[in-house]
Amino acid sequence: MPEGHTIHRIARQFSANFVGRRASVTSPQGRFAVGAAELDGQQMTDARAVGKHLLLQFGGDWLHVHLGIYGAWDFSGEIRSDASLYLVGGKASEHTAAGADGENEDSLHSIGAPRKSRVRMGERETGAALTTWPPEPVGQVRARILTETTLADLRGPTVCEVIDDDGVTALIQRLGPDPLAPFETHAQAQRRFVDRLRRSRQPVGQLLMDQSVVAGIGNIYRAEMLFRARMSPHRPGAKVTVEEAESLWRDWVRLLKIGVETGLMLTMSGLRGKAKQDAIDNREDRHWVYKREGLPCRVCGTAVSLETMQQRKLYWCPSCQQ
DNA sequence: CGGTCATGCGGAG
DNA sequence: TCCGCCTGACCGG
Repeated sequence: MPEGHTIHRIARQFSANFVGRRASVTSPQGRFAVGAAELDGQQMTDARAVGKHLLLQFGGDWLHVHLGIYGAWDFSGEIRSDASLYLVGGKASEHTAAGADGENEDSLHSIGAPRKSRVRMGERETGAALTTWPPEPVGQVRARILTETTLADLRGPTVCEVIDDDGVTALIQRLGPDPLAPFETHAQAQRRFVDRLRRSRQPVGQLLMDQSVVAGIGNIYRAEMLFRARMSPHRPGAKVTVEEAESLWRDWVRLLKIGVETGLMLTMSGLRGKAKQDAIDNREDRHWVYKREGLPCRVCGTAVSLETMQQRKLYWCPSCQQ
């Protein structure tokens, strides 16, 4: 159940451990047998994330994967997965050191030499010692990508298909800006988001979840961003000022960066000491409003509201967010 | 151990 | 507007 930060982490895993290598591609489960055969034996030439979409290039073919609500990748073998892999920009944010061992606690702390390891990404990242190589598929493995030393198993995706360059172009075209996708300048991306948001009369809570407005935000980041902005999810996009919209964009850039670097959706930045550690250790201490319905708002004490918007749960503080 | 629910989408109708 | 996906965390008995 990943939001955009997870897909960027997965893309970085592929970049570090699969790109430039010839791969065997199969579908142990069988449902992707035809597509797998098209890719089998080719070299992986690129790996990138756009919003919640993963794109793995094999020459002129692209493997397009969307994890949906419970898809996940299992990585195993000689996987390099140290914190530096996830640095956005070159300089670690203040959150990296403290948060880097959150969900991927047993995955490889081997900063330096690669070692046998197993990393789960998507739901969470865990590790376990390997005994045989390659390991038997566990459960329904839709796609298996195997190099001489590394393995990635895909399970439960919503989308797993082979597309061509035109398909990639079409996909990118229907998606809103992603701060970490290099298809436009930062200024262009921000302008695209601001214009699209303010041109709509739909509620901003709905617009932030709309992947054609901004790619990568999901239900948790949506709720948390609106609280951080003290903005009601029901405010029409057209009633959001330019300054407010730009501020929302900048906040998303910041949260996404923290998410990629730490693997955690740390939305209460600025915490120190015990509160900060609690946010890293326990999900229930991690958010302002998400999954806190009925509990007192951390700022004003008003009970956090829960309602349904577009079939998704929306959490917000009716007092703080206007 | 069974039931519920979830960080989400595509497609049927 | 609802269903499928068919995993895995969590919770109550």
